[in-house]
Amino acid sequence: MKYSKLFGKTIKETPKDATLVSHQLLYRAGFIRESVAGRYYFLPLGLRVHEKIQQIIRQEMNKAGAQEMTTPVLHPKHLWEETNRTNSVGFELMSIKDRQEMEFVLGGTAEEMLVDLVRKFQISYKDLPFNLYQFSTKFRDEARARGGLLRLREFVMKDAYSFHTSEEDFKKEYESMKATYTRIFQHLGLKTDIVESDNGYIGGEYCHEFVVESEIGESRYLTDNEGYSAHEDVAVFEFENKNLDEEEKQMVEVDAVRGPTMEDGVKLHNLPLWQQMKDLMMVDENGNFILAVIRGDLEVNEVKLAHVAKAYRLRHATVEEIRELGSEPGFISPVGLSDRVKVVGDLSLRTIKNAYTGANKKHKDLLNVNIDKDYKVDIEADIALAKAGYISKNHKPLIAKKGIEVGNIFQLGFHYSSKMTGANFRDNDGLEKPYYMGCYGIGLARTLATIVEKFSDEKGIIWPKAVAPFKVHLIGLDLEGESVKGKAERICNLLQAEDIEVLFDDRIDTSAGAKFADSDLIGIPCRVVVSKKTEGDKLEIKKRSEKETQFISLKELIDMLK
RNA sequence: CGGGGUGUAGUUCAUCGGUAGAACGCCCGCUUUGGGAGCGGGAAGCAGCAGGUCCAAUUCCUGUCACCCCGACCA
Repeated sequence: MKYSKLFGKTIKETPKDATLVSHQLLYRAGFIRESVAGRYYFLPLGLRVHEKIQQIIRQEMNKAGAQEMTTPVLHPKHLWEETNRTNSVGFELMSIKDRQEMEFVLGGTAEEMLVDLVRKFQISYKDLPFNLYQFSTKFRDEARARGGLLRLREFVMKDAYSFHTSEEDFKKEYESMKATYTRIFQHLGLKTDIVESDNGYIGGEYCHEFVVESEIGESRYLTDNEGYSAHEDVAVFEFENKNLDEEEKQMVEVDAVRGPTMEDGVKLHNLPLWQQMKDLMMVDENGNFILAVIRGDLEVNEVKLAHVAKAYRLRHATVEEIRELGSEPGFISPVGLSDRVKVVGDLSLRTIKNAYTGANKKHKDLLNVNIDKDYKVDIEADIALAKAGYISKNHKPLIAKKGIEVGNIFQLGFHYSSKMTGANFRDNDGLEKPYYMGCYGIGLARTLATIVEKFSDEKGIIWPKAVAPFKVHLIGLDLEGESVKGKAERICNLLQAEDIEVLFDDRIDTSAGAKFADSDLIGIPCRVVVSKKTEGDKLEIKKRSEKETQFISLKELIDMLK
């Protein structure tokens, strides 16, 4: 490819709206342009990288036995109604009607479509398992697009869906996909942490994000560097027992003229924070009250809380609602609370005795409160928020990290197959049974941006070889003379004849400095210069990632690149 | 959806009540070619949009839209 004819030019200045390095460099180097927020053009250079990433994913998915196919972009809305997801998917669906008023949603993920496809066939246990995948543009009307390619409203995703006779069989595929993803990201030059994450309605241990550690990432997770990594939403930790050797004392109500905060309680009673009970009144989407109770030195993880309370969305109760329940903000307690409130107690409540808390009355507290004896919880579960420094199950301190989620693997179980009629296979006992499912996604544009976030310097991008738009950036200098020009063109042709992708900077009226600067910005791994200085069969080469240049022959160059 | 910010040439920014300017980029010419070359010439703008105030609005006011950042949200 001749650079003089390549569509998309480099620019010197950084667009003011681009705050992330990946956005700035991809824009300046001529890989992408914005259409509107969250929707981007991929220019020829950008598309080349995007396709390399796609091809690496495709090869590894195929090696793992998955089969590629495609799905219509417009999904019949009734399929989403069948699983009751029109309102429950996290991202906003976009919808459209055809001339006959048939309603469609623009695909944001494709579980329903794949189940609908598979149920068109008479599936037997002999057909299972299989894993179907596609590359397709996903539409998600995100509340807020962000950071160039980091969070888009329209992006190509590799999404795979596996179908199984049983959970055991699914687990094998899950492990296979985990290994496949690890290989994919390795090929792409990315080091990923495999992070346990939240899979909403299903729970269980089969849901992981592949996260590339980065300050600009949106995924917060904790790791102990000993094999345990988990998203903040689901991370568990060990808490020590506090005063379990104390005798349980008689509960008493005392005057407590204090402010509403935990610290006010600590000061007034001169007791440790951990001995206090923290009470958080929440309301679910149906108006049901849920009281979360936890040891005072810990915080409630609202994602865990929503799961155990089987709530879709929780909000904090208002002052008025709390008073209506016969309690008082700042003095809430599970002791003698209205039956209308479902009490969720954290496991940490078992690590303290003789706790203190409010008395559901203004300026009254209770001392020596003990679980089971003085109050009962409706649900006892882990609802604690893990933080850096807490101790992991491997007895190591947790470290908090941020990263970019480039892929994820999910257990779907029977969630879709049980909701959608006819989503069954015929088992060897003759009975129809729902299939057990998993799904596996990778966002290509986000992965591309992540690579740039990880591989760049002050001059520009430094593409890993596997995804570079071209293998060689051939720069011709002194091209007005026929001999140098001829040599450069010959080298270009010879490299291309060897199936080596070459970007040939053939511009005659551009200074050497400008060409070098463009080359550094675009980031092709190997730069080759042909000029008056490169006499005989020697070529001047320099790797983008290194400082030194060397003179070698064309044959040596080809050997090096192969 | 809440908070903050920005909209002026392709880009980065000036001008700030009197009707628009620079640099970079682009085009033409000449000179140049090893780290973003020089000189000369040129094209390029409904100042986001709509209202209002004013003799006069890019400038002040109101609304609206778009974009960016923080948060909420995020299979």
